[in-house]
Parts: sequence; C-alpha cells; structure tokens
Amino acid sequence: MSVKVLSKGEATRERLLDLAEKAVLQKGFGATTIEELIAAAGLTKSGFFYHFRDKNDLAQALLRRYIDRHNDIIDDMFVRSSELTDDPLHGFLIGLKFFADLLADLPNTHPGCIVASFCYQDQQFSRDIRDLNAEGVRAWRARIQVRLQEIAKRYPPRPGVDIEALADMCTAIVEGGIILSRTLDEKEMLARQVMAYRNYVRLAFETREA
Amino acid sequence: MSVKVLSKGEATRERLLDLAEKAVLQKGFGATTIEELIAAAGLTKSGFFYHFRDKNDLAQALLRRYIDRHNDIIDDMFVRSSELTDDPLHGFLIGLKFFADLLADLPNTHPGCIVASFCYQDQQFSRDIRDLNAEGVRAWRARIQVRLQEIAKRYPPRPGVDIEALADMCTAIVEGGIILSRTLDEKEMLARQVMAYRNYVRLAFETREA
DNA sequence: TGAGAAGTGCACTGTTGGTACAGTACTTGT
DNA sequence: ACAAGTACTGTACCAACAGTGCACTTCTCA
Repeated sequence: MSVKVLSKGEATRERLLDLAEKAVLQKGFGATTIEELIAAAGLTKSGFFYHFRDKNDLAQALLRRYIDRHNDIIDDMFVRSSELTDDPLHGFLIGLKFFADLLADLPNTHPGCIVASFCYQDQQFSRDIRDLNAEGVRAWRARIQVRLQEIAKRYPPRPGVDIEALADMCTAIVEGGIILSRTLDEKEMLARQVMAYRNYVRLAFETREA
Repeated sequence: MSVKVLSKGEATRERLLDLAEKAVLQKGFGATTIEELIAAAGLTKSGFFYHFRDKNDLAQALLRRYIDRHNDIIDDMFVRSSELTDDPLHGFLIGLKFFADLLADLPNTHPGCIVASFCYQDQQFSRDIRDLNAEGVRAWRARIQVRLQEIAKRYPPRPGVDIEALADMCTAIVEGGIILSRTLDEKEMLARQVMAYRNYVRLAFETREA
C-alpha cells in the first residue's frame, strides 16, 4: 500500500473518481450527473471531458479501480493471515476474522460495492463493462476457492458441504450483508454476517471426534 | 394467489408497474424514463400522470407491490411446509427446499430484487421510500427469526451459532446470490446458494450423537 | 344513459449529456 | 530559458427528459 506521487492531471482524475464513486453508490449511476461532479471538483465541463471520453468511460474507470483495489485488499489479508500459521483452515479463519475486524472498524455503514451497484444497472453500460464486472467477481471467487480446496485436502468436509458454493457464499454474504446493513442502517450487520459465514466454514470442516 | 378482476384503470396501472419494474431492475431507477414506459404501454404522458403524481410516486407503488407480493410468497411457502411436519427444524428445511426449487425453476436468471436496487439508489428517493425499504427487509427477517427461535427451543444450536445473524443470513444469501447469478450470468447459482444456506442450518442444529 | 373514470393534446420550463473547437495557463525535461 | 506537451477554460450549441398545467374527449359500468 505505497502512496504514489500523482501528477496534477492524475490527481484531478482521482478526485473525479472519488466523487463519482461516492455519488454512484448513493444515487445510482444514471442519477449521478456530470454537472454535480465538476461542481464538487471545481472544474468545468470541458475539463471533465478531457479526462473521460464520456460517462461510460467514467463508469469503466470507476469499476476497474474498484476491482483492482479490492483484489489487493483481499490478497494482502490472506498473505498476512497465512504468515501466522501453516494450517490452511486456521489461516482462512484468521483471514476472515481480519476481514470482519476491518469491516467493524469502518466509521459508518459500508459505503457499498460498485460491482453490485453496476449489476443492478447493467443495461446502461456497454458489454465491456458487464464483462469487467463478471471478471471482478470471478477474481474474488478464485481467491477463495483456492483456499477452500487446500482446506478440503487436509480436512474432509462434512456431508452436504459444496466447496464451490461455499466459496461463492463468501461473496454472496458480503454483498447481501452490505445491502442489509445499508437498508436497515445497522452498522454491525456486515461484520456479524462475515463472522456467521466464518462459523459455517468452521462447522463444515470440523473434525468429528467429540 | 387468486386472480383479481381488474378495472381498466387498474389494469393500465399494473401494466405500467410491470414495465417499470423490469426496466428499473435492468437500468436502475434514474435511467428509467417515463417516455419509454408510456411508449411501451401505449399511453400518453398525461395518461401516466393520471396514475402517478410523479416519478417518486411510481417508485413507492413499485416498492409496495414488490414487498407485499414477496411477503405472501414467503408466508405461503412456510404454511405449505409446516403442513408436512410438526418438527420446526424439519419444516424450515422443507421450506428452504421449496424455495430453492422455486428459484431453480425460473426460466432465466433471477430478474433482481427491487429492495436491493433501491438500496443502491436511495438518495434519489424520499424518506418514506427508504423507510418502506427497511420495513420490507424487517418483515422478511421477522418471518425467519420466529422459525429459527422455535427450532432453537427444541434443538440446542452448536457453539458459535448466532440465531439472529443466521436469520439475517438467509436474506443476505438471497440478495448476494441474486447479484452473483446476474453478474456471472449463472442461472443455477441462486438456488445453489439457498441450498448451501440450508445445509448450514442443518449443521447448526445437528444433534451431536454420531 | 349519465356521471365519473380514464384518458388525449398541446404548450411550456428547466436540466442534463454530449459535441465541437479555439484559446490559454501551467508544468516539465533538456 | 524555452519548447512541447499537459491540463485545462470559455462559448455556443443540440436533443432528450422530467415535470407542470389545463382544456378537452372518450370510454365504462352501475
């Protein structure tokens, strides 16, 4: 997580993306106007179109940045947790605990997921963006599936446990948890859901000797 | 599920709501235009404003209808499943199986949830609508929590199992599963996630005698 | 058949996304 | 210190859309 030195242009672009991300998560992409973004960024319309070809180009940049950042966060978490133990199950559970703590430490309710937001507005976007969205989800899935398969090698899963579904369930819980925490305005909801998922993983691979 | 006889006005209103629901789930509320709705419904703009005060009024009607319908579906499912057994755990598991079958039988990927869609665009709406959205989620939560508490009375949950979180997890799994199935365009995803949740419930209340 | 429900038609306002292009100030390597 | 970009500003314009207001017509059903 190094702090890059940005040129003036890159800094403006990042500022626009920050403002756009916030607005899109609160109002949706269609209701986010270029006018409001440039007003907040202190820029003219021409300035905006210097950085982005059109609104669709903004969407693509937004999504790409979001996916890249979150892949880094996930990787970082699993690297840190696997340094603490050699046991894949133990390491995964520690990683999930890190993740839950991270979410619990957010000052407000989770701001929302760009992938989920775009999923519910996908007909506004070009094919590239929908593909990019799917690629993002597949990247998360792959990271989790690898770990669960490592675990399953050492610990036979309890009957009825579907490893692939269990991997996707992690993403589903996070996406669903974000929706619940936002809708109900319950800040603790998301971390609690991650911990509930963690408990399922624990039960799913629990050795049976009492 | 009786088929109501609709007056002409009610039929037009329902037609508008059907079109709006479909469009909103695909493009988002902000990007859904009144023009496109009236074009598809074969109506003039004045005709639209005869049925709805403004776009916000349309949103409210859309959400209310969605929540009412789905409460009915859930109730119906649990009534049917509880007729088959006296055991609350068994009944809940049967209900979840019904639900998964229902989702698996959908011709395409799930069309999406209005509550989730609105959650990601909530700053577009008035306070009433946000409150209504929360009320919808609380209604689902209550229905599930009642059942889980009944189960917990008879079967002591395994250590680490959080009944309240487990209730919310059902909604989270469905919302998250919808997002995954849509984003990845995998039709089977949603039912599979519900079955994975069902398996967690089974493990969570499993009696320990081997 | 008559009253109200369910519309049509028209004229208008203001906002937004987007295009086009000429000009300018700031920055950076050499 | 200067040239060559980089990062903008200013102006002028268009079409699509939300929304308002009101007079008028047609359809429906008790």
